[in-house]
Amino acid sequence: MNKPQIKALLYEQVARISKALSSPKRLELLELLAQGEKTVESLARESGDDVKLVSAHLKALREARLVVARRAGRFMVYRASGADVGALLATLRDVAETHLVELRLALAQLIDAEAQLTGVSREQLLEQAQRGEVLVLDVRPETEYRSAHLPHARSIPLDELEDRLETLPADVPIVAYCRGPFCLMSEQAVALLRTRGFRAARIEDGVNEWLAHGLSVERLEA
Amino acid sequence: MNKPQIKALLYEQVARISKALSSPKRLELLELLAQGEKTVESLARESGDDVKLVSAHLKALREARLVVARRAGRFMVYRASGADVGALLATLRDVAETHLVELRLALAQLIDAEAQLTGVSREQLLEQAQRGEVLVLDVRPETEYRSAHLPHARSIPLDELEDRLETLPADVPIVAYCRGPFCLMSEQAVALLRTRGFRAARIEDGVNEWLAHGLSVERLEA
DNA sequence: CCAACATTCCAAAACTATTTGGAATGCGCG
DNA sequence: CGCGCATTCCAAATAGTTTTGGAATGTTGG
Repeated sequence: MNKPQIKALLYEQVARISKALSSPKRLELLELLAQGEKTVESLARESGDDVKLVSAHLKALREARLVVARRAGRFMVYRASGADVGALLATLRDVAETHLVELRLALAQLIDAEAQLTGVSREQLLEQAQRGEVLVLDVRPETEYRSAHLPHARSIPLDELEDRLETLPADVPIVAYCRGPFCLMSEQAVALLRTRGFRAARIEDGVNEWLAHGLSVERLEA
Repeated sequence: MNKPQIKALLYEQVARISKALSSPKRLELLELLAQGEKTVESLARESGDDVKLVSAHLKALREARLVVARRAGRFMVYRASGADVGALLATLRDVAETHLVELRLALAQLIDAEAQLTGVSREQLLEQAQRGEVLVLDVRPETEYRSAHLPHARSIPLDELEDRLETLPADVPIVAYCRGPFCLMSEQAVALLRTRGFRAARIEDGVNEWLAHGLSVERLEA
């Protein structure tokens, strides 16, 4: 057994993972899957890509063991193969944000700094939510909420928000979140809430960022 | 500004990082750089690759901002662009080890389970080292030790170990470490120490694994 | 069993990455 | 200055990835 061969072997296995993560499309798909399980068709719809293409990318993710698939009737249901996958995604994004100016600039342009909740740590937010001093609002589709959500969060999917405004308290500040820093649903939710006179802000975190920082989340399903 | 374009832009930036990590050679180089700064020539020597090839890979890493270079006379000195890079590497390897059976098998074949220290947590090891109940031994080249090492660790590079055996205590168990789980220097050190009658075991951790788990390390240089 | 459907397989075209050889650059020392 | 050295640039050969169209597979419900 000579050394160069061994080394190449080990690093090749690790590279299987990073290769799988090296395409923007696969990162997007994996981020969706990190929110909960999905069918190929729903992933295609949400990512805006052709089903065949999505299927090909899912195959690559499957071969790297980052996702697993199961059959449910005529559908294939995919999910991330563990919580560590979401955490890896979050770590990767953090490194990208730290070192790539381009990414920071693009994000800054995109996200209204005004809408961003500032000066409150995750732990502080958790306490305030527990005491009812803020309302933590999950604006993702309800299935994703059921799969996992921040502690004390209430679910109102973005497309139902307008119809359900009267169920929100006028006197408690609202903190909206969605899938993570690149997801703009919470941004839109805050915009809507503010025009209707609510005090609202968004946080960048989603469930996976929360988990990556060692905090726990709530689940409604096994 | 329409959404599909924006998304592609953001994920493309993140993919720049994972693309840079998607080649076994670059992973190896980055792991070496995560131990401390190195010249192109020393990286080529340690990785066993051609200088031109190493230079090309370093360019890719530089473009992803994972490493930075500075000129020192006729040499270019490269280093990882932050501690988060080493932590990302450790996270990536953890995910690979968790999900890829091939990697676990290759590692198990390679590493004598006997030599592995078991049942002791990082924190316990730290306490025992502080009280002098074990000797933590860093067998990497001395420059890497000076750049960063585990708390209370003593430096004896692998190729000097045989000559310096008499400086080691016969009655205190020795725990050797090197660059991380894929580095076999500590394995060889343990083999040598055991044939000479010392009680010795290795740990998989290196400096970056230590940091990735939120523990601190010691440094001798700015 | 057949029709409808979700998904995957296969092959071709377009594109991108890796490796190598040879030439060029940039620095320091005599 | 100019020689030697470390490194990078350039270009060509090779190998791999992404995307698309069309055909095949497997499953449910009639």
